Amino acid sequence: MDLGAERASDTQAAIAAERVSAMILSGELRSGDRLNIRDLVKQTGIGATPLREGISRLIARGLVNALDHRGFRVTETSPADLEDIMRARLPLESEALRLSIERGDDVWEAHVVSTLHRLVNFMNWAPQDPREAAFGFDAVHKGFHTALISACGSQRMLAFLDVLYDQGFRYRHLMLTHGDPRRHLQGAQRIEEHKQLGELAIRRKPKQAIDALRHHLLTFSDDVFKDNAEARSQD
Amino acid sequence: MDLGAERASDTQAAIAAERVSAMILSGELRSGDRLNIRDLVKQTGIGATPLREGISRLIARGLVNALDHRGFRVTETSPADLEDIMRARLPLESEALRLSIERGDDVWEAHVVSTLHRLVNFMNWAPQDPREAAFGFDAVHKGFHTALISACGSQRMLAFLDVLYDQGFRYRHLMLTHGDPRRHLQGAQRIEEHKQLGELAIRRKPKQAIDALRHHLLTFSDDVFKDNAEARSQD
DNA sequence: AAAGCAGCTTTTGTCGATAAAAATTCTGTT
DNA sequence: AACAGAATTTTTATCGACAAAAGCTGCTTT
Repeated sequence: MDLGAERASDTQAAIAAERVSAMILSGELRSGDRLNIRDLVKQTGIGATPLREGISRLIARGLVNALDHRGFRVTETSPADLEDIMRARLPLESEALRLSIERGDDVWEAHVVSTLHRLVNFMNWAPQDPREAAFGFDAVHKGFHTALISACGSQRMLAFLDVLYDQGFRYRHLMLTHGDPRRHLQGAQRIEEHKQLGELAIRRKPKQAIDALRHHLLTFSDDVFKDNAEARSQD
Repeated sequence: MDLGAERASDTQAAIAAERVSAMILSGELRSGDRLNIRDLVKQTGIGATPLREGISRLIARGLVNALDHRGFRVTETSPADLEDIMRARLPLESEALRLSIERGDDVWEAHVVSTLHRLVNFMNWAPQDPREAAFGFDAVHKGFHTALISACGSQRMLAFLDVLYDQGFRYRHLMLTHGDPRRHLQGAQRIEEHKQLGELAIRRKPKQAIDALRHHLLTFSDDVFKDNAEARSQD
């Protein structure tokens, strides 16, 4: 989704889609909120027509719902929904990883190594500002997971996983803005998980890599909602 | 996607999305065609603003591309693309089927049986008019596959598979409008495949059912492009 | 006090006109 | 004849005004 990459050539509608998307992912617009067009026009300076068009593009990404004659609203989050994201990611990302391991060349390997390095670095040196931490982490974390599956050869799998990743970002952000972000990121086993995953991929151990991925995905939900009773109630 | 189900309460934009979607799926708008707004306004009687909004909603469904300042065009089809659809469907639909078999109750079983019955019936008694055959087949075929996975419990898997199914429909339609549709539908092994798939699901044989599904998905691409050199060139 | 209804306000959704960009045609030069 | 560049046409994208629907408010009735 390339957050914040607005070129001058982009149309207003495309800019609107990115802006509203960013507002939702970052939590500025909260779960269930109505998208008041007039307010958004004021806030963004974009006209109502391109705004509506941009928002319409987010519907199929699962960030927004449209109710006839009742406008748009931000798709609601819930623990069950987060589980659903991970359940859907699992078979898709497993297969993409398998294909990637099978087909990836040495350029792919180098890509995995370098993105893993950046991720580990970030987790060790994360900034204390939650907002900065969330967006920074998102960039390097998504970079690593995308690198892992980048050699799978299926445009659609990559596209779907991109959607699922962005949907998950709403929850990651929720987690990182509650309490000290470094507490979440520096949990030793979380860093270790990523290292293992990357190494198993490069050593072409598909089954073990997929197992590591499964564990990684299925424990994330706990991480978000575990000791965060507040987070749950603020949905 | 509920083709042709336009309620009076729907907004113009929603109607536009369905109309344009139907035009693409049916082949009325062909692969790579530009979507000329003015022409569409004339054809459909819908205003330009809601038309654009409706078309925007199809972007993430993979039916349409938007190029900045160069309008919309119909996503291109190709043999490689059809393979990609099936490759993405495979892991998702396999997992959904597995979950469904695990969790489905007797209502689910009855649903599978009844949709299978309708599908087999249709294949044996298919109309000779290609257009009628394509849309009719789509309805019962999608009904059966959706029934199979309906108990999986994951909204997202169902939504993604719905998208993939619709994307595939463009190719099924291509196939059925070349030559006698009944030739394609009455191939004995094609009917048998569906029967087996349904039966294995109901008898709760997840592994065998998934194998049958894999075979079903992977041979479809051949069916479309096999002896249809014309079809290929008309993309 | 609760329910129902009329009138008002707010908000959404749509239209027609216009600005902006791209595509096309035309023209003059080498 | 081929090409570059200007002028024209076409098409896309956007704005501002308006119609239509939904949501509110407060009054009346029981």
